[in-house]
Amino acid sequence: MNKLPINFYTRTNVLNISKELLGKVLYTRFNNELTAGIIVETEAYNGIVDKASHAHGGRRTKRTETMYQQGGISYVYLCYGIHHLFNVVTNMEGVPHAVLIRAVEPIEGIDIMQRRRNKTTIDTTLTSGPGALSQALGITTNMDGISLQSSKIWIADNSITISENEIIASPRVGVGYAKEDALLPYRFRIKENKWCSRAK
DNA sequence: GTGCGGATGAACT
DNA sequence: GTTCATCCGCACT
Repeated sequence: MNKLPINFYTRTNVLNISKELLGKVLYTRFNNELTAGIIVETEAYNGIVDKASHAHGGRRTKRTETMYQQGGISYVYLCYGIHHLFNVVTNMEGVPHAVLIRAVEPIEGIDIMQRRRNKTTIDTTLTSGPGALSQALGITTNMDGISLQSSKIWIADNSITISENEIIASPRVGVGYAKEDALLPYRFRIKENKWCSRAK
């Protein structure tokens, strides 16, 4: 299953990595339960110059410390006290870049996702939205900082290619506090994919 | 110790 | 389209 190598993540352009993650497959395996989904929506967080990033201005706290590590690990944090948001850390150690995974299309272990989400039907609310997909894949803050080369959580290239003209770039969601940086087109999604979270 | 605000989702109408 | 639950992390005292 072609795990993406560490040097996919340690590159310096977080926007390129965000776009290339579209069409890749995010796997988790906890308690021997395998779940997976095709990544259909991402957002880039461009380090210390990005007002929307937790690491803006080089801020280091216990929470953001994960983002300063070398690329290729997960950064999971709690939002609104309820939602676990899953990010991929990129770039070299000391540069706090990250890609937020906002939505996936379920392909493996759908019954497990339904159980975790308490849903009896299969619809786009199963995994569309960063909080929802984390719950469906069983990701919590316990997984913060673990390697994407591990056997718990990883991203694979299943030879799904998304061409440049199938990618829509738009402003990020829920970052109005970031002033002018809120308008940056750092959100990427696959055109006409129903599993993307809704635009606001 | 305390107060405030948030990279949201779901249940409404 | 609109409202609202919900609680941790950060900044400051």
